[in-house]
Amino acid sequence: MARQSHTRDRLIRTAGELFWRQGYARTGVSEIMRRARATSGSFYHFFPTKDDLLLAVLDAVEGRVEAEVLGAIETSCSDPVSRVSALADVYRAHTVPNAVDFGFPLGALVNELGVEQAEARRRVGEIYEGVIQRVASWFVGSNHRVAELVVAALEGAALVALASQSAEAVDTCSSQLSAYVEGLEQGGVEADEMPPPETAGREIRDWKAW
Amino acid sequence: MARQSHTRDRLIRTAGELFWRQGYARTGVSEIMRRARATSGSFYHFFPTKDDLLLAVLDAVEGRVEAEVLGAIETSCSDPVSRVSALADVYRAHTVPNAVDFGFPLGALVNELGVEQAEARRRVGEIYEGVIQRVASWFVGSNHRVAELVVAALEGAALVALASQSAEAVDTCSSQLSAYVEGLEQGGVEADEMPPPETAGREIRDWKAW
DNA sequence: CACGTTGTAGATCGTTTGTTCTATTTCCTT
DNA sequence: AAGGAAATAGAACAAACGATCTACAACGTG
Repeated sequence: MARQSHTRDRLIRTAGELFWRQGYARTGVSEIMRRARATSGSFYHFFPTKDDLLLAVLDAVEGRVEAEVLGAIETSCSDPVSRVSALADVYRAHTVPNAVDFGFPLGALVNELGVEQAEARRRVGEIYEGVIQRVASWFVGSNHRVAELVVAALEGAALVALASQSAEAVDTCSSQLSAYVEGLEQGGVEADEMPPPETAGREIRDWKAW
Repeated sequence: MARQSHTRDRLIRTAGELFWRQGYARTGVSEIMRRARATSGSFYHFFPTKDDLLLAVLDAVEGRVEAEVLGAIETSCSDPVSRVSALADVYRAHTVPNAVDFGFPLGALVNELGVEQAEARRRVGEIYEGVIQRVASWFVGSNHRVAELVVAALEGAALVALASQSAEAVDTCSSQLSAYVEGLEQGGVEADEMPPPETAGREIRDWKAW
């Protein structure tokens, strides 16, 4: 039986919080070690590189989001409208001071990852897809497209809120998304399955690679 | 009369592209100088620090977005629905390979800025507000709240698209936002001015500062 | 108790970072 | 043509970066 310590978990938790607060690149390994009260010996015993720690963090985030966030919403609310509202509350909670937990928004992390961290970017995409699928299951017919709008709007609203130093954008999107969902649930007409323009659906490759 | 060179503009343009492609932190000053064919002597002649270059980039972005993006949309389209669709096309254009221009999305840049770059974050907030105001002017009654939803959804969709390596999220949001706007323009009911929960409107301070 | 695995400590490494410095060139003004 | 400010070149810097290394402590198992 392998001996186990809490250091690995501490490193993941600490790194996650720091990555979410100040980004991946600007979070140094030394800062992670100092805050987690670990030394480089421990760090590189558990994680070959900093990138591998990021992958471990994303794994933890996926489980946390699925279980603690979405699961909690589904048990406390039953109708789609209030669930969307509750999801928005989670995003808002991450725009107020001293929000220590991490998990949302995910998108902010994606943009600073380069081609070397393609694996991490792919993992974030998987988490996104899982969240969207789960949100879609709240709606009639498991409407995937509406779920995409909800998640995208909240992710974007969180960024706007961060930039403008006010949670107003999250609130605005929350109420409008709720209204939109309510309309659809009551048999409203949804947007046509519009055939998107020429570039749509094309694979994005060599992005950020010169 | 001051002597003028193109180096400063080259540095701003090059830095902007790199910041948008790979983020602020992971873009080194040396890379900017090399790509812009400038030396550190020129660089620090024009910009005291890297952060000052970022501010200059944001100024350029603001002008570019206002004039070349929003202006072009307004001259080529007249009705709100197709303008929203055109704005979505701009976002999609930034999710396909070899997108050399910069300007959108803005939000990705915000998250990796720390307390030291509070000025830059504030500038991004101003740009956001300008864009939202401009988009709002497309709608009946200059509906600011709908504009916030549109911009937030597209910003978020761009991030989802980047993570999932597919522009599908942008397309989905584009069609649904168009439908939403169309419904409102034709006298549809909008979401109530919902009084947001306890945390709403609170100032976000000391964000990311321990 | 002794062995072997697992985890921890901390000095150290080579790069890269953003920045500074001095010297030199370029170009406008007088 | 002379003077002077503006711009450029490039070596050099301290600090921080991610990562490596050796030594040692802690534990489960025989």
